[in-house]
Amino acid sequence: MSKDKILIVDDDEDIIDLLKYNLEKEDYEVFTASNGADAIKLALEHVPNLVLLDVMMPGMDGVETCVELRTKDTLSNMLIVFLSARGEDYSQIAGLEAGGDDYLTKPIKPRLLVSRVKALLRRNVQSTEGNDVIESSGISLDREKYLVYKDGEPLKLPRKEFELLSLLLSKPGKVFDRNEILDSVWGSDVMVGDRTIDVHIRKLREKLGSEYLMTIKGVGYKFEV
Amino acid sequence: MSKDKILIVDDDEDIIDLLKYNLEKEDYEVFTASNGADAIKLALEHVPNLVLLDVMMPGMDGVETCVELRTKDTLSNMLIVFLSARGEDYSQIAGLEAGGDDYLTKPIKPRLLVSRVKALLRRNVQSTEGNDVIESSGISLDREKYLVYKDGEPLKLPRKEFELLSLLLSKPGKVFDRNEILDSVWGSDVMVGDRTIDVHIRKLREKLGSEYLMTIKGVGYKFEV
DNA sequence: CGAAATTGTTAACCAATTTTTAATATGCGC
DNA sequence: GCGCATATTAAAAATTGGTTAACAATTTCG
Repeated sequence: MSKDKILIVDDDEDIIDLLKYNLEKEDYEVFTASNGADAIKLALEHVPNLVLLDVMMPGMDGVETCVELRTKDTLSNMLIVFLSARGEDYSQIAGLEAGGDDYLTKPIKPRLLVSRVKALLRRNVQSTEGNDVIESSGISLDREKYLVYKDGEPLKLPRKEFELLSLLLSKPGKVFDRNEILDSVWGSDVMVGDRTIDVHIRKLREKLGSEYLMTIKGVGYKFEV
Repeated sequence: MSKDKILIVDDDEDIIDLLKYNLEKEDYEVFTASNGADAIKLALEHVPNLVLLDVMMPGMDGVETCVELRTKDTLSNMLIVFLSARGEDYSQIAGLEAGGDDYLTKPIKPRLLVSRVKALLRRNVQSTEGNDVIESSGISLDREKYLVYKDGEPLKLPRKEFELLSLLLSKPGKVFDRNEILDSVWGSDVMVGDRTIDVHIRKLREKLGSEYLMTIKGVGYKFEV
């Protein structure tokens, strides 16, 4: 799965910087706009998964922008979170009525922000993709419990192995090339050697048996259906 | 709401089987014991909603067992139903005095049994509703009384330890990552070091035993089911 | 109010596990 | 058989959590 994209819309440069810093630290891809019109342009261009939208802005305000965004078909499952100064309680109602999914008050508390964003995106993934356990060919994987089951027997896997299997299992049969794997499991900025992937694959084969993970020479790996 | 739990206590294997069969068919979770001592152990471990208790048993009889069960704090709103052979009428009086909630005579008529059990549990819903105690694997936690019970023994935990255990126990088996834990136990604005969590986990393990709280390296902690 | 006890946090060090590397071997397609 | 990509190892490196003790903060109680 690639990075989730987040669009920040606020007329205050400092707020943008604060939000951007904290979200990028969590490995989100961040776009920013300082007014509603730009926000809509950017949203249509990049189709973010979530928009942080300041209620109070000069020109088109947050609520108007939200209404406008909600009319766009391509953006139908984009989440919108309103930001407002504490005390503007009318905003909450207006915002949620206009199609907002959540609501945060300033001053922004970074950790709260991040956990809310994560929770929303997680929930959204679930609602679009079903639930949290994937199964194929007798192997099932439960992200919540962080457990893999082989024929019902639970197996504990270290993090990288778990993430790698999780990726391959997310689309059984699909070949993931080495770049996709690196991006998804290691992140696009981390540089690790190519052999690292092989070693992890080997460990997974050791634990699951050799019949599940297939090598496609010169391309990548796949989970055999 | 999860299944109601029922504990059957009888020294006659056949009776146990009959009761178990009929109650499981009605989708209750059934535990069984063949003597009073085991019954008490199991009751403390699983906190059943209702106990079917044979009056006549070798060793500790039903009345004694009932009296004993009634001394346990965690079991305060557990229902106790006595079973006895017809004709032992003195049992009825003794049983109800000892704290029984109802009375059934053998031979057991399955249909009657089930309807009485249902009626009792339905009536009891009100009393269990407002009372939030969570239970898993022999550990139960009462938010109202701010007490944790291990095999029925009450344990007083300091606030942070209590909150932490409460979180993990709120979804047994689920892995909570360090951010989730910080957000929930410490609040999103408080900044505390990472080792703080470990230390609290350690203290909990000291008090509960090491088999309950599992570390998922690089991810977080979970309450082992 | 102030002393004592309890609870919470930090920091330093240690132990265990996980992750990565690097060197070498193997096997496949040509 | 050659060249290339992957497999296999073992061992080094990095990360992560465990442990402990000291200290800070808070609560309790005289």
